[in-house]
Amino acid sequence: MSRPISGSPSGGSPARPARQARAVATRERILEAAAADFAAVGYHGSSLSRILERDPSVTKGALYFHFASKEAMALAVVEATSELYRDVVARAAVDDADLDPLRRAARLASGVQDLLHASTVGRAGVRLAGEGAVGPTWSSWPTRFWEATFAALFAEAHARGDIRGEVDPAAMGRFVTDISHGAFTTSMVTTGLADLAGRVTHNWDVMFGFMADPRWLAEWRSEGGMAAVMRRHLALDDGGGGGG
Amino acid sequence: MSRPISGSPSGGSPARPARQARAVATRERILEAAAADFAAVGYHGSSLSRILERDPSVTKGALYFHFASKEAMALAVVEATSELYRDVVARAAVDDADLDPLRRAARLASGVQDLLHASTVGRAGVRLAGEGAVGPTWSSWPTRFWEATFAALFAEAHARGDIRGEVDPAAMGRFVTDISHGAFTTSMVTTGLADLAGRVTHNWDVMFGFMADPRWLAEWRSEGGMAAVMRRHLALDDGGGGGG
Amino acid sequence: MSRPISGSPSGGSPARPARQARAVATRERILEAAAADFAAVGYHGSSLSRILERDPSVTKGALYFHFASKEAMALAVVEATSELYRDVVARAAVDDADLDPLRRAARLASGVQDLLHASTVGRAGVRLAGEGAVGPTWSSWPTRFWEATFAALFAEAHARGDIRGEVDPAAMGRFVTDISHGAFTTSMVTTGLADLAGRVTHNWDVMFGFMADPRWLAEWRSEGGMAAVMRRHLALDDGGGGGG
Amino acid sequence: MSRPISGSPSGGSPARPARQARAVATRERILEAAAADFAAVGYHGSSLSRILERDPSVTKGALYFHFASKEAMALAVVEATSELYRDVVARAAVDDADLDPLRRAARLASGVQDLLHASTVGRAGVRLAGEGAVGPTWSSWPTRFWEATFAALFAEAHARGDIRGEVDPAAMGRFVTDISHGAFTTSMVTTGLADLAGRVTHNWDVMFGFMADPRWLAEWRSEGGMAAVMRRHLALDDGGGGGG
DNA sequence: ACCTCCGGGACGCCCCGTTCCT
DNA sequence: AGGAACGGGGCGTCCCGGAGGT
Repeated sequence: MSRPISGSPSGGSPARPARQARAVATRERILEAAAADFAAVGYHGSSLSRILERDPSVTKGALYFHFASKEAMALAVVEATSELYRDVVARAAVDDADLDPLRRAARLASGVQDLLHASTVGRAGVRLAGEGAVGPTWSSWPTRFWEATFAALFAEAHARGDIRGEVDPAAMGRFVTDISHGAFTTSMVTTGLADLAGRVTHNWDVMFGFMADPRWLAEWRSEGGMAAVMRRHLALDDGGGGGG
Repeated sequence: MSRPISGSPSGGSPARPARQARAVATRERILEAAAADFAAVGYHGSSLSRILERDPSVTKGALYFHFASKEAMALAVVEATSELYRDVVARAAVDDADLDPLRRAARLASGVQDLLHASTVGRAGVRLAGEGAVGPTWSSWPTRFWEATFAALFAEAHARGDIRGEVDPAAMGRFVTDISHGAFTTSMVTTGLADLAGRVTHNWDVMFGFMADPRWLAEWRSEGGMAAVMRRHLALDDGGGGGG
Repeated sequence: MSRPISGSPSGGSPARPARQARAVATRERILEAAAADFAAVGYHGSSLSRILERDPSVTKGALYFHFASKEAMALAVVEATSELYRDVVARAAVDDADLDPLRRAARLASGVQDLLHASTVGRAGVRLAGEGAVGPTWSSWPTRFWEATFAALFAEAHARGDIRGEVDPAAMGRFVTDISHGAFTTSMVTTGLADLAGRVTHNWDVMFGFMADPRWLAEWRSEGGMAAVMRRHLALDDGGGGGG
Repeated sequence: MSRPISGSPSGGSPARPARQARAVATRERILEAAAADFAAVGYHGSSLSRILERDPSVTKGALYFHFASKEAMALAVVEATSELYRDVVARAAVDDADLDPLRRAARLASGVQDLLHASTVGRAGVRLAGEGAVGPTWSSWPTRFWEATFAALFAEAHARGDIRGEVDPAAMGRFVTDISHGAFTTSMVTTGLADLAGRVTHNWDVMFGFMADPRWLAEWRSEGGMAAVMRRHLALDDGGGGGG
């Protein structure tokens, strides 16, 4: 969303770098159609022919021009997703600059969930990585992302006294990683991601209920807790365990 | 569209019930070979030919005598896994009858991890369910298993006062489900399940650290915590992350 | 012709050795259809789909069962051709045992031409080898065949005095190789092999005219020369500069 | 080399007649790259993309500006080759004007072999014609070239008494055609054309040894025979050739 | 009943030769 | 002339039935 994905020169999935405006748009459409299939049935379950059927304006020739192979497409999807994550972090750094670290963590989690809700590419990227379909390095980036990002935030919060003294911030980074992966998997299998927002809300409320300093927690709960943070998106979800 | 498998009402995967001893063994070997492939590359990533290559004593004809289709094989793997889970629960009911519910929960989690470590079919079943490859009902059985089993245990513990008063046992059932799924996914993608035991140990230590009553917790920690419960398997795992 | 090809265990083109009678026949039909395409347009010019169209009773499944790949099919064709050549030699060893070596050479050349005329597989095998489409070893077998076989015959003739003293038998082996390859290529390109028999007849008449001892030559010519040797097939050929 | 090819209006390979100097150079580079691929793997074995990879300065747009299709390129290569042959003949008419016809024939054969050694286009043209890849007319030009050119030379030599009386010059024209084609095919398949010069030398020595008048032959041999004629190139032919 | 050999097509991904905007 | 896009096969492989044997 927002920013076009702009094939990163490093990952090098495109057979050639995209130059013309039309080409960029085409590439985007291909990626979108591919992501839809990857998100629905995973890497091995998808097929080029079904991807092409999803968007009749895309042809096999265009696909082959922009991507060297199916695997390159999957890689591009994952790379684009990691780019989207980076964007969420970057935007949060601006928007939430004046918030305390625990609130920033909550809003970041909310932002990522928002992204997954809004972006087919994002959902596909997470699924592909979870399947180990794009090589060890890229398959583990969500893990690295969550662990590093949230461990840093928790460390900051710990230093401020917003987290109980006995809690190890690094350990919580790993913990939050597993929770987030788990919520995605569980939600995908049981409700097709419809209750993802609900699960995320629930999980963070539980986690904060345990780890946060009582004073911080009281304030946070008076503001509405995680549900308030995710409120803007929750409306969009029909299924799910709501309320929390 | 790769439509999911509509579970046959009987649940029976074999075209016919196995009668002769040799036939049973053959069926078992086929299931084992199939599970190995499913565990390694998932349902769509696997192929009958590769499965047959894994065990040269199995031929395509034998496979199709015992299983109506590839889907039926996957279903059989998941069913077998759920059967294995049920066995773990049944065995725990006997072995751990005199333990308090929280300790029983810990030992159950350890037993399941043990099963995943030892059984190819178990790993394959969990992966297949996590892919949604066997229809909604069977794909969600791990979720149902974790939520129901552990919520019941937590409720019991709550009633005894082993869990802090403000904790909702049912909510924790859902929480533990997400954690467990997440640990599996994370571990599979990053280390090929090598550090699964470590992650599980770590997660339960953290969870109990938060939710358990302080008195119970002190005792539990003096006994060695989750690591002690899983000790027998931990030796086999190298990558483990959970120091504490 | 006549004898079925009996996949040589060494070349190993079939995915599995043929067992049942029906399978042998199928394999033969595939090979025949493939040979027809190879002979017509060469290895790279041919296509599996066109091969399958040539014989509607053959399907891709059958093809894939008998041959691991297109290349394996080409190899099998070449191997079968070399087998056919060997048969010609073997049959000649019996039929022409009482002839002098030069006459045996002539009849051998005639027999090979006959084979090419009668056998699609033979024509395909020679063309494939001439394209270098089956790896260096098999591509050079016609060369090795002609050089070795005829050099030996010429050496024998030389020892008997049927060949002029100044002629080097080994050199003539190489010479006859080039002539034979050349006649095939020229004839294929200009007349689709229709005048092959004529060219072969002509070339051998010229060669014998030069290299043979005058006394032997006179006798040979009185018998009708090369045309008499090839007479049975010549009727089928339109072009050709045959002397008589 | 030498003269640019100047598309004959009849053959009609260029989409437009080449006008500008740069355009001519581009066309030449394309032809060279195409010839390299044709020579290495034949018409059907080659591919436009590989051709473009051979010379990165050439783009698909340029290729299709100069040639209407792949087939047109092949045709242009064969036409250029025939042009090169014509040049060899024309140059020989000047350089060898004072030689007797048999020596002119030998030098012509040597010149053609030289051309094949030096020119990728030449090798490609002969291979393409030998595959029958450019239509019956152009595919048979090498045959027509050899038969007509050398039959004329031999007739002249026969009239002068340089060839034995009983030899039919027209027949020898056909004979030399087959030999030359055969040497090319044999050499290409067995050594990637590395031993072509050697085979040609050998064949002509044998042929002259048979057909030439003894007196002429003695003189010729005292001059060094065919080897002397080809001496300048033979040195180059040890490892050379370099198929692909 | 249990299992093997053989065969059947549909479809997988890739890449090919070409043409259409710039 | 160059970058982009177009579809039609290319070969290989998939999942699966029938024919047949033990």
